[in-house]
Amino acid sequence: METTVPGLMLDRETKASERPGDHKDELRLWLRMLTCSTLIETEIRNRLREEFKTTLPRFDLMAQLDKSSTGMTVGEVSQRLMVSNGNVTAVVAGLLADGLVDKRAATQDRRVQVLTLTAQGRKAFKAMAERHEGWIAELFAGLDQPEIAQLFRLLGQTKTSLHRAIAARALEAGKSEATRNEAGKNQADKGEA
Amino acid sequence: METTVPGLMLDRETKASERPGDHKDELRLWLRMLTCSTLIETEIRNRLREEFKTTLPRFDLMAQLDKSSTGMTVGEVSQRLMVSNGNVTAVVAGLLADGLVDKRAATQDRRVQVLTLTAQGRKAFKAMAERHEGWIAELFAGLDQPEIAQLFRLLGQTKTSLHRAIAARALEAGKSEATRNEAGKNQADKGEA
DNA sequence: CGAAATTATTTTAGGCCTAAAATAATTTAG
DNA sequence: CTAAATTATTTTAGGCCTAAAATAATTTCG
Repeated sequence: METTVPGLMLDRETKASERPGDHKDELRLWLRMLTCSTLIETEIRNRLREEFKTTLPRFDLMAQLDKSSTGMTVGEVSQRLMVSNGNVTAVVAGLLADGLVDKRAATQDRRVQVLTLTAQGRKAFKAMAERHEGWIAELFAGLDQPEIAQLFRLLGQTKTSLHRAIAARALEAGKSEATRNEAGKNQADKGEA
Repeated sequence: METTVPGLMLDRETKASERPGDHKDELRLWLRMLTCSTLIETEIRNRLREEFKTTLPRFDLMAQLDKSSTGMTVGEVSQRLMVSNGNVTAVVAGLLADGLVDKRAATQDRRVQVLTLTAQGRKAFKAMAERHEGWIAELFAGLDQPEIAQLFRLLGQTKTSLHRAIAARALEAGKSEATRNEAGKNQADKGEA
């Protein structure tokens, strides 16, 4: 993509992001994004624990189920949450024990386990979701509406860039079909299309 | 903080981000940011494992030590990485076993453990860091320089907003000094000021 | 049909991570 | 000086998470 021509250094100085071996800007960008994500995630985790005695993985899982009236399979949930099937199995076990989720084999295909929120689960989630939405708004209160829109747009482009780079990597390096299938499994996202 | 006055609904409509109960934009923004972070983190994790047989927590810890010529204490590392002391202890144990890190009690204050990279650790980190920087650049290749700069700026504002909201929360709810000290411990960031 | 391949989930082994309690060393106050 | 408080780290108990192997059900195909 970048054809590095040493003789054109002065020209290249104008394109900061394409200096031969220097990608510090991207690295700083990534570290800053990671800092933001971590701060938000830690704060939400703390508040869920303090106010609702629950955890973020449980909340995220319930959020997925809440959006589906007909229930979701273990595999669908694991794709949406970008976690492994085994992890969904484990988190669901806790929610089952607490009576928040129901699990039953699908009638047509008994390999498939269909997960739904129980009435209790729906009620509990509704209360948490309301608070959660408020917390997020609070955390982003320092940004005005145009800034939020702009940030949303730029992160959209980032997402596109990431998917392309990750797909390219999966093709290159001559991965076997089996390996490629495995690697491609968890590429969905947490809540958006 | 927001005194919601039902009678002023029409007025409030002009400030899109402050509509009484609607903070969907912020929520969508957060979910998109989380998706980006997760995609990057998962990809970096996979590449570190495939190419260097190591993990992201180990890489992050070594990155901190590499930036310090005189070594860092367990507490300093845990603050920078935003993880608990106990976690640093555990990750360091693995690095010690592999001969990548050295740990010794400070001479003046024997409570303090000073961590440094060994020669082997520095060499191993150098090789990984070079690749890592390239991976990040690759992942952000779909953004041009102005977009990167703009995104960096907006995330800076986000960080400021987060710190303010988190600090406000810590004050409110009349936390005891002990609790506040605990909560305030891990508020640094991974690599930037 | 029935064996082989595929698909969905669970289990296993092991690393990461936290909060809280425990340990150990230093500092502070009386 | 010395007991109490503070500080730095480690340990403990338990949840999250993954990759890989195992299990179980379905589909494909000869």
